[in-house]
Amino acid sequence: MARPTEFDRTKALEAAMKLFWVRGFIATSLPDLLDVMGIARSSFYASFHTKRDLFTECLELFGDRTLAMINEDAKSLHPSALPRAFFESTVLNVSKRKAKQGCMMVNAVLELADTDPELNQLATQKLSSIEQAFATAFSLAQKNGELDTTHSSKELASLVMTINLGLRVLSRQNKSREELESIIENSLALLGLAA
Amino acid sequence: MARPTEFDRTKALEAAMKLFWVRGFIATSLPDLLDVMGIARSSFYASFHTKRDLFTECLELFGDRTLAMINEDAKSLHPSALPRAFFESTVLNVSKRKAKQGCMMVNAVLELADTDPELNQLATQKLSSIEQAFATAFSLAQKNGELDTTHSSKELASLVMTINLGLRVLSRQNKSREELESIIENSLALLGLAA
DNA sequence: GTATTTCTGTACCGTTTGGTACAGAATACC
DNA sequence: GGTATTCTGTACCAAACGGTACAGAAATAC
Repeated sequence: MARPTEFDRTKALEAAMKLFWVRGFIATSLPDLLDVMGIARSSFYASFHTKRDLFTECLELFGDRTLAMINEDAKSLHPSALPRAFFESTVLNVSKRKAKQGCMMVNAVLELADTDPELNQLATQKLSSIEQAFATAFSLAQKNGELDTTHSSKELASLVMTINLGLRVLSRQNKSREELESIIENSLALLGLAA
Repeated sequence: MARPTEFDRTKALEAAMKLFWVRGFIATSLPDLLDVMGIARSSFYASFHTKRDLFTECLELFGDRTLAMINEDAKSLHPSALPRAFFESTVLNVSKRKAKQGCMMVNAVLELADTDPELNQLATQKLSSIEQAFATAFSLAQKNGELDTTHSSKELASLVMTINLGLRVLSRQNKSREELESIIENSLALLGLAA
């Protein structure tokens, strides 16, 4: 045992995630990261290895956290209410600044599709797990006769995910809350998932 | 008069657009551009000024071309068939490599939301003009009683655009043609725009 | 053929990039 | 208190970045 680490690794990771989230992988420089993380260069490499490794860790954190949110909602809400709850807590009920950040996974998919297939795949996989969570909930509700079976649970989930992706792009343009809300309402109505 | 320019400006611009399209703004370096454009550094700056200016020009070219495609389709197709035609020619009936590129405007919106508000706005504006083209077509059809009026033409257009944005994100993940096709079919059916 | 003009190729610029080396500070063990 | 260990801060690295300067090549005008 010797000199203990002075910074809080979790806090530093969180700060890095926020910056990557808003600015993307390439556009975020190491000095930028060190600044928001509040640590020195050598501490950075000792704890997080490389910029890319850190990004991976941030992406996983973001994905896991998003999935956890849905799973938490699923405990108390009816499956058919899950999409609306998700849209509300990720798109509607957030500050304008935060809304503009969009979804880190979606941002990563687009940014890294051509330059880093591995990170692209990681983001894709995390998004899939979210879609899967919706599908599972829908499937359960359909078995219980609580949800219309016109569309299969998989189809329904993939439509919800498509809308979600679209909304995340709209968020990164300066679309107003009203416009997003209208799209959400209309989409859910069409999908038979309105309140 | 003196020595004439050796390269074809339009061809060079096109080549640059293709590279920006697939790789994004920041990740595309000047040497990369010079390489695909087939011109030297000084010729580049003489003709295109800066990397950012070139990107602007490419973005406008891409947007105008996309809009022209819709307007062309609008001449021969029923308004309600426009979205399907658009999805087919941009997402479905293209090579796998091209599909993975997504839409340059969508890519630009996401990549530059935080780092370059001006370019973000340009891409946003180009996307809006496309949405507007859909809205105009829908509005006309509704006036002629050829299209259901449950949703206003604006609402319909914004839903189509949301689906489009979602599809473009899905394209940049390695989603299969079948999966995209299924989403398109289901979406159009829900919107009352099926064939 | 000569002068003039405009293009092209390359060397060069300062800055920034991600990553490393290493000296020195701080703590735990004994 | 001495020693071992692990942290932090900074100087440094080569490479790549976007952009500029300038010499020389090429074509027209006369």
